[in-house]
Amino acid sequence: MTLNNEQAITSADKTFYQLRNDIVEGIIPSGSKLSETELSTKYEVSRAVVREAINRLATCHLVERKANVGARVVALSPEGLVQLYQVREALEGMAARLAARYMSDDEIAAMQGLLDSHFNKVKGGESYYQEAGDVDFHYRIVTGSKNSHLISVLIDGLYHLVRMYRVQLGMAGPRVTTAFDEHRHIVNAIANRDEELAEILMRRHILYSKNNIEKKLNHA
Amino acid sequence: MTLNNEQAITSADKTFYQLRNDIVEGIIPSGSKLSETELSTKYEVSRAVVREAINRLATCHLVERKANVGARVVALSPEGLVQLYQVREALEGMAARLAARYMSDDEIAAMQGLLDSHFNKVKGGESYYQEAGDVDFHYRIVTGSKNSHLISVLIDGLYHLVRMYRVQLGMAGPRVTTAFDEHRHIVNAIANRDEELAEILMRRHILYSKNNIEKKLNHA
DNA sequence: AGAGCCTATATTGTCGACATTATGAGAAAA
DNA sequence: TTTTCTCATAATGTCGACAATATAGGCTCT
Repeated sequence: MTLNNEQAITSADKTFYQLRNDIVEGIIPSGSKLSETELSTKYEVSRAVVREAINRLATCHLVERKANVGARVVALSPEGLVQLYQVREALEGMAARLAARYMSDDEIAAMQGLLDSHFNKVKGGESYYQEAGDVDFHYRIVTGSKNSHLISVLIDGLYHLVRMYRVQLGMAGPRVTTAFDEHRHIVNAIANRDEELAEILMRRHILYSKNNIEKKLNHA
Repeated sequence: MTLNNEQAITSADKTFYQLRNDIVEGIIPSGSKLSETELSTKYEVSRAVVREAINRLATCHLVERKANVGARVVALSPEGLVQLYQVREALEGMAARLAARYMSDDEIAAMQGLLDSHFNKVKGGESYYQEAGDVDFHYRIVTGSKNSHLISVLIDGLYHLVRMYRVQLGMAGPRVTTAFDEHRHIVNAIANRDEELAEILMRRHILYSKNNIEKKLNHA
C-alpha cells in the first residue's frame, strides 16, 4: 500500500486496523473464532472497543457475526473468490467508465506517468513491485470515478478481501507484463474519454485476473 | 415490502430497524443530527445499543459519523442520487446476468407468475401496488444471483437509500406500464438464459428509472 | 448403550459511570 | 468593534460490572 490516508484517531480505529491487518495477513487464521474477552486482553483495550472493531470488520465482510454466538473470520473458498470477482467486475467496470467521464486531465497524466515508472521498474526486474503497482493503479481508477459509494465499497471493503485471498493463497507472482499491457490499454481508453471501451477493458482485465487466480487455486 | 425475513433478536437489532425506518420515512429529517443520549431516552435503551444501531446505519450509508463529533443523517442531493443509480446500474446489471446463469427453472417460473399477477392488478387500476411490485421484482433478481456480496450490498444497503429518495421526494407514481414491459423483457432474457441481454436490459431499465426520478427532481 | 434433559460455565448483550474531546459563550486585549 | 484566549458545558469515547443467552458436559431414564 503506497499511501494510506486512513489515520486512527480513536482507540477503536486503531484496534480495527490492527485486527484487519492480522486477519488479512493470516496471523489470525481464516475461519477462527474471535473472542471479545480474549482480544480485549490481547490488545489491552476494553471489550467495547473490540466489539466496535469487530462490527466494522463485519461490514467489510472479513468476519461474520451471529447474535449471542460471536464472530468468526470468513472462510476462504473457491465460490467466495468467484463471487468476489463478479462484484469487482461490475463495480470496477463502472468505475473505469466514470473515470473516463470525470477524471481531470491532470489526474490522467499523473496516472500515465505512474504506469511509465512502473513499467521501467518491472522491465528492470523488480517484479516485487507488482502488487503495489497494481493496487495503486486500481485505487486511482476507483477514486477517479468520484463516486463515494464505489470508493467506499471497493477501497474500504472488497480490496481487503481481495488482498486476503492473495496473501493466504500465496499469489505472489506472474502476470506482470500482461497485466501492465492491460493497464496501459485501460488508461488509453480513459485518456480518449471512451467510456464504453474503458469499462469493457476493465471488466476483461478483472476476468483474466480471476481466471489466473482460479487456476492457481485449483492446482494447489 | 412483501416479505421481510429480518427479525430482531437483540435489542440493538430492534433499535436499528426502528431508526432505519424513521430515517427512510423522513420522520427523522435528512441532515439532522443523531444524539446518542437523546435517542437512548427516546427509545428507552442504553446508549451502547443506540451506538451500535448508529454504526450499522453508517454501514448502510444512511448516516455519516465523525469521530468525537457524532452522526448526521445523510443529506439528499441530486449528485447523491446520480451516484446511487450509477452503482445500482453496475450491481443490478451483474445481478441480472448472474440470475440468468444461476436461477432455477422453478424460480424463473415463479417470477413469471408474479409478473402476471402484478400486470393484472395494474391493468385493473390498482396502481398503488407499483412500488411493492417493483421492489419484489428487483429482490428476486438480486437473490437469484446467488451472490452474497450483491445481496447484502443491495438489499441491506442501497435499497433503503433508494427508498429514502423515493419517499422524501414524493415519487409515488407513474412509469407503471412501461416499467412492467421492461420487467417482462428482463425476465424473458433470464428465461432464455441470455446473460448478456439480461444485463443490458437491466442496466437500461435502471437508467430509465434514474432519468425519470431526475426529471421530477429538477421540476420540483 | 443411547437418547434426552438439565445444570454449569463461558460468552455475548446491556447498562450506568467516568474520561476525553469538540464547541460555543464570554471575557480580555488590541 | 473585532479578535483571541479561556473555560464551561455537553457530547462522544471508554471502561468495568451485571444480565441474558448459547454450548458442553454429565446425569438420568429407557
